[in-house]
Amino acid sequence: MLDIQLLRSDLNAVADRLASRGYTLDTDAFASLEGERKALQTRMQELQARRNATSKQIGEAKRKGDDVSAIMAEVANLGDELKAAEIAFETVQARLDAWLLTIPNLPHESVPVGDDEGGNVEVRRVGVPRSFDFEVRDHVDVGAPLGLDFETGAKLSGARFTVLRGPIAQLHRALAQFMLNTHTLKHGYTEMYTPYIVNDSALYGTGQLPKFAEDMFKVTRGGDEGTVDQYLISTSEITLTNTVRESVLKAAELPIKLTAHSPCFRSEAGSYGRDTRGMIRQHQFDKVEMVQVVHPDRSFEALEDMVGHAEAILKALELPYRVVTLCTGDMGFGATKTYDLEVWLPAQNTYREISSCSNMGDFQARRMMARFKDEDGKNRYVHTLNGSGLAVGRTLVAVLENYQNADGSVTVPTALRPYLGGLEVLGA
RNA sequence: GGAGGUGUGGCCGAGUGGUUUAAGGCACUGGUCUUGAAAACCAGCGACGGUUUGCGCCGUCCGUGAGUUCGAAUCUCACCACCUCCGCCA
Repeated sequence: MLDIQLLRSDLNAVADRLASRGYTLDTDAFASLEGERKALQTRMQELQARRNATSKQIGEAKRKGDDVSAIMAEVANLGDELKAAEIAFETVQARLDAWLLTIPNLPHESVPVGDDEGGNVEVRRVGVPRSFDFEVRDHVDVGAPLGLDFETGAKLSGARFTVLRGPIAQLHRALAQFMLNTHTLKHGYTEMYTPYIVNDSALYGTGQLPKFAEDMFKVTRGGDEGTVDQYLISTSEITLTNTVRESVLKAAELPIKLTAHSPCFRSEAGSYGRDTRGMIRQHQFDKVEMVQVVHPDRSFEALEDMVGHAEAILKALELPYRVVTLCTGDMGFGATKTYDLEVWLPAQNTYREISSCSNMGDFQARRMMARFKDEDGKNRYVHTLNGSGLAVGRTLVAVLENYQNADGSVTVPTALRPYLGGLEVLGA
């Protein structure tokens, strides 16, 4: 959520910055809504002040035993008038709030301007794609004999669900454990275990709602519908970030660095034709997530750190990748700046997203009322960051494709062997 | 699932319709005193919004939301969370 003060004081500048990410701010609508709000709020508060003063008079008069019928008559209509004024104000305020929740964040000045992914800027490449002396197979063909089972997944749950069996399930689990261990032991994150079902208020906090409901899975209780809407998490960013919702942290508590391994559920509405083969795009996938809650002066440093933490996993697994700065037009809703990590997939002969690290600035903090007490004792919004470290399913895909052998076996990356009892090769 | 109970500022806690403008205490901050510290004493000390160049002024907030009333922390209803006991359960 943007600071409404910024819209009031500098509407055109905000509109220009939003235009760079392809969002058209309706400045006329804001000006008229805001004008209404101001008038209605002033009127409501005046009536409230009158009611308070009059009620006080009545109380005093009654205590003295005076006749209060004159005053009572004077305020006979005040109640109705006030009620009407309150409703009018609340209606406009609700419209203003609802509208504010749909406005994306302002891009940071260091973000390249562009319309779509074509405008993204490569920052660096790390590792050299391996050359194969046999015909490269994709992860579906490599994985099938090792226990990658799409048919059973489809039988159980439909398209975009997958069953992992035996060695490939173990490899998947080893990847997640390796990631968690790295982030907790080497990068200073606190390991968390959090709910997979959340109330809608958490989703407003991190920005999935109100705009992206169609990407979520909504759940209902058996028997009766709950009073609040609940959803399966699409990322543990939601739960990790919302741990600081509605709190005032001490400056000394910052930065807070959290990590969790969780399943993620995405409906993938609107992407029916894309990545239908394999486990690149699933309704359910595992991810190890990193979240940082930091002092506002240090969030861009923290973003660089976090990208390094995600890169450390790819480096340790010796997977070739590149780092890309997303341009204004390709960034997510709440981000001020985003780096994507793209891993080399030899069968696709291209780099594919495996991590996305974003500095959300105070965008989520303002929605969540997540603050800290600064050096002067004032409450200020924290900044929040999140990044995948990494998407486990896609990492599995990358390992299968990059480590495949001519005989159909897959070499286990050295870093993972301790998690698999020293196993060096899958299959063979 | 059944029965009972509880929700008040950072914390404890008083408050059952009207000077509550939320008592009192703890914690915290500043000051006096002291060689220094502690103690004691004095003072300050919530959040959010509106308005104002500023001092300030106004409004809202006692788990959440509705309602009754000229007036609600206090009365009514619903919901949420927590606690105790019973049942069930991985």
